[in-house]
Amino acid sequence: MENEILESSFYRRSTKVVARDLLGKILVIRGSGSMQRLTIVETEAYLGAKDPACHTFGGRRSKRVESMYLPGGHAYVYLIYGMYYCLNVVTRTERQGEAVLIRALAATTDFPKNDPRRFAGPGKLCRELGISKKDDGQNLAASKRIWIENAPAIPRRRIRAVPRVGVDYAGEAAAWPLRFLIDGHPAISKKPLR
DNA sequence: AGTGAGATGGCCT
DNA sequence: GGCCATCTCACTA
Repeated sequence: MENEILESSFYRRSTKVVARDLLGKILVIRGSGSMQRLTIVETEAYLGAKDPACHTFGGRRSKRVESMYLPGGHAYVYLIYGMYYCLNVVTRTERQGEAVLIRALAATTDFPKNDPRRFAGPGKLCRELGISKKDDGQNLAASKRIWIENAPAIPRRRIRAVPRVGVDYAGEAAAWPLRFLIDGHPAISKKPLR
């Protein structure tokens, strides 16, 4: 249950379900002499070949997206805007090229001193945790540096599904409700409308 | 509170 | 050459 590392089978399910189920789970990352444990509070699903907002839309394959074609449970880390990294978790099988973007985290030890917005945003959280290209392609079910642990499921009524951020170029897919967040959580990256 | 621009570099066309 | 699954700071009001 608690402290149990999520295994590959968790990730090899429907991408939407994985994106929702990752809420409340614990991302663990080990640096040199330190270990951080953070609750996932916001995610986005990217649905592969049929999703115009996805890097693998239309079955595209390139050096950058190659790790999206690893089996579910691997990390996909890419550089955006020349200065930020984004962390994704690959889902389903090596055939689909689907993944879940980790958009926001919350420190588990919630000192009042801690800034709840420190990990609010996909680029920010990678910067704070030192996640970079070196983590691209890592197996989260086997890595000694980065993995995700189980935690009690967040009740459905506390979860909101809204359109994804920054994908206006994707036509009608820009409106698909594939961004999942714990409603009202202070660490959410940017307030959804309404 | 809300808007706009600049930073900065790998990668795709 | 131009585009980003972003963030921060400056500016308006």
